[in-house]
Amino acid sequence: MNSSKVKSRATGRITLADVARAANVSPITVSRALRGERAVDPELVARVQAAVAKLGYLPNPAARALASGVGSHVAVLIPMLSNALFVDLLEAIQRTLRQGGYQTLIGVTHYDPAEEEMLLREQLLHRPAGLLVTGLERNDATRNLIVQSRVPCVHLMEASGAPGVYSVGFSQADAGEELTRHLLAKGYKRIAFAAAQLDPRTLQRLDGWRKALRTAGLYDATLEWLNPTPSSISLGARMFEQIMGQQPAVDAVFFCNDDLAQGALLAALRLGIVVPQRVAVAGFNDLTGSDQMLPPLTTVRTPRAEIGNAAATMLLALMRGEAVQSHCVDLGYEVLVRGST
Amino acid sequence: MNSSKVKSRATGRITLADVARAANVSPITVSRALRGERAVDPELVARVQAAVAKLGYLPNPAARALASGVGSHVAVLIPMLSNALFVDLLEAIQRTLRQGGYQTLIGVTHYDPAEEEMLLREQLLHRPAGLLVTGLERNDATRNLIVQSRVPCVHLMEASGAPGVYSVGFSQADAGEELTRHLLAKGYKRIAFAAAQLDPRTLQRLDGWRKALRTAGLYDATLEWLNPTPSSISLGARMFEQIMGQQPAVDAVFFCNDDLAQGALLAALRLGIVVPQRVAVAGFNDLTGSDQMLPPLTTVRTPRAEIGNAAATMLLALMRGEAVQSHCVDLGYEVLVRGST
DNA sequence: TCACCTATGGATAGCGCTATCCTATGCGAT
DNA sequence: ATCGCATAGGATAGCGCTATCCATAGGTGA
Repeated sequence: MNSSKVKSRATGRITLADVARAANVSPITVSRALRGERAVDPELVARVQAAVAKLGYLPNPAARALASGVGSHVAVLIPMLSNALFVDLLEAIQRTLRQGGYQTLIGVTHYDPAEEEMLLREQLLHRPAGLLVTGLERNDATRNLIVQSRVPCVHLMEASGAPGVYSVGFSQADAGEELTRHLLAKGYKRIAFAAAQLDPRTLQRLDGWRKALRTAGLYDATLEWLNPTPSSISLGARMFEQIMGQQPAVDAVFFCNDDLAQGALLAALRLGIVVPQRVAVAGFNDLTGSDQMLPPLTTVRTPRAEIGNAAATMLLALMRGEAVQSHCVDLGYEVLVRGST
Repeated sequence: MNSSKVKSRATGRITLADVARAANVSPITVSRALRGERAVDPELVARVQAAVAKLGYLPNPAARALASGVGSHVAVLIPMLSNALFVDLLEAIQRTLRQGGYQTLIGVTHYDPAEEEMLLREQLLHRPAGLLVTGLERNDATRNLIVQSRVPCVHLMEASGAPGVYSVGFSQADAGEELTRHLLAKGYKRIAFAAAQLDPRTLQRLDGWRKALRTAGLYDATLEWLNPTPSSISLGARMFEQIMGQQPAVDAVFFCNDDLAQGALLAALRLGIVVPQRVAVAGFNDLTGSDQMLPPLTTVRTPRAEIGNAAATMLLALMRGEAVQSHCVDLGYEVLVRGST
């Protein structure tokens, strides 16, 4: 026994070579059998699988990544974890990717294009097998990084027909327009739009609101209340107080996100402003709690979990090198009319 | 030019060998200079750094992981992403670890010990440099995995004096007890405890509530409302309705989490039950929106961001092989008395 | 029958780093 | 001088996998 004298860095874990020995085939055959790469005699595959099971072999991701040049994980870039919207998205993504054998690495951009670029550079170093990014708008450097990395990439939350771009989402502008049309149909004439953060998707909803109001001949620029600070319940309360204080003629407010609208409803209760009689309130995203508000909040249900699931499924296909039928999946939305309008 | 004929898998990226050539030293010296491993002549270090800057060298994490046996990432296991508590924790962890040069890999256990064990096995395959786990309670298999993996591990959200265990948090039981004492001091006599999910930390708060009530001679087992389903605003509303319907003598309810309490306050508004005159309501964690409720919610502020930051800082030290002064950091809490009590 | 192709197993040589051993040098103690 | 020992650079040999080339066997059409 001179094993203690041997110059060895072996980790003691079962390796692919151990499996090969047990199955009496070459290591490369084990590798191919396990990955389904090239054709391997079914009998050999069975022998390999038996050896794997017997030895409890588990592949070493680092070795795999080094040899093949791609990792076994997917990088996901989202703007913010504190918006429940993205949490739902992530849960679905993570579940689906995990079933496909991929880890999920999350990067939070805080809605900052420069931070997005930096995060992407960092992630690309780790050679992810795939990429999921939020939205279609980003700076040129980031866009180029994505293209040049040749890493399969699916865009979340918006649907774009652009060629070569994979996306899963829905039309934020249409959703904004349809919710506004609902308000118009209810007879509201002075419908304000209140938004925070002012990210691309919020601005698309703004466009939808504008289009609906212009079509109805009721557009007025002073009805736009745009605040670049992050969205929150308390900001919604403050914005509502401001709007009601400065524009008493407003008879409905469309908030770009439910947290703002929830804050507004709470502020209305505090101020004794009766919703929807005195003023109607609508939100967006149908976040948790919106159905419990007083009155329950009219909002737009957005298919977050479905988007996460579909995007991850599409990415899995791309990573396997398969062609996908549709580059652009539109999962729609649903206006939920509740008591606040 | 026969480069196209050469059997080469080179990726084209700058490698450590390129840097070594440019700096006119051996590769191992570059490796040591970059990692601060062993003493290297300052002049050589400078030359290496100049070459790194000139070539734009970025190390390959997979190669590093394969050669050294540990990755450049930390695995974090949390119970749930839909509880804002953990989002705050994560944000802080991720920020701190990133500055230390580590990636963060998130695993969501859904409060399920079996899922936690499976996730941990999976994560351990990737040889993380460190581990952050939520709470101290877990099944034996998981505990053994942690110990045997020899990966540095810090426990979040609870503070334990146990030897060999690193933890950053606060005493959930003390916090529960103190909030209950506040209610007692306000004169409430029949204080119910309403909890969902029933995870270990919730049960510790329950213990605190019990202790306070027993001390006051006011404990009554029928005041415990324990529901194992996940916590949510709507569940809080339902539980509140149940409690008020079945135990009209209750004059205060301590909810184990703010989302439940928020739902209760909304239900109270709906039912015309005046808070705090008819019944007081208190929550836990001071989640977003609690200060905006009607009335504002009395709750316990828990130092989530501070815990995440301190735990990540401690872990960074452990991963560097440094000794930490204190194995157990208690960051306390603060009872926030607002209008609901 | 022969050239030619496809299918399938294996040998070989890395992927880009770091652990480990070895060597050369300098310096104080004997 | 001689020895011991600490300091610092480098050669060597992997880490555990896969890309790439090669070899062999069997089938095909003229």
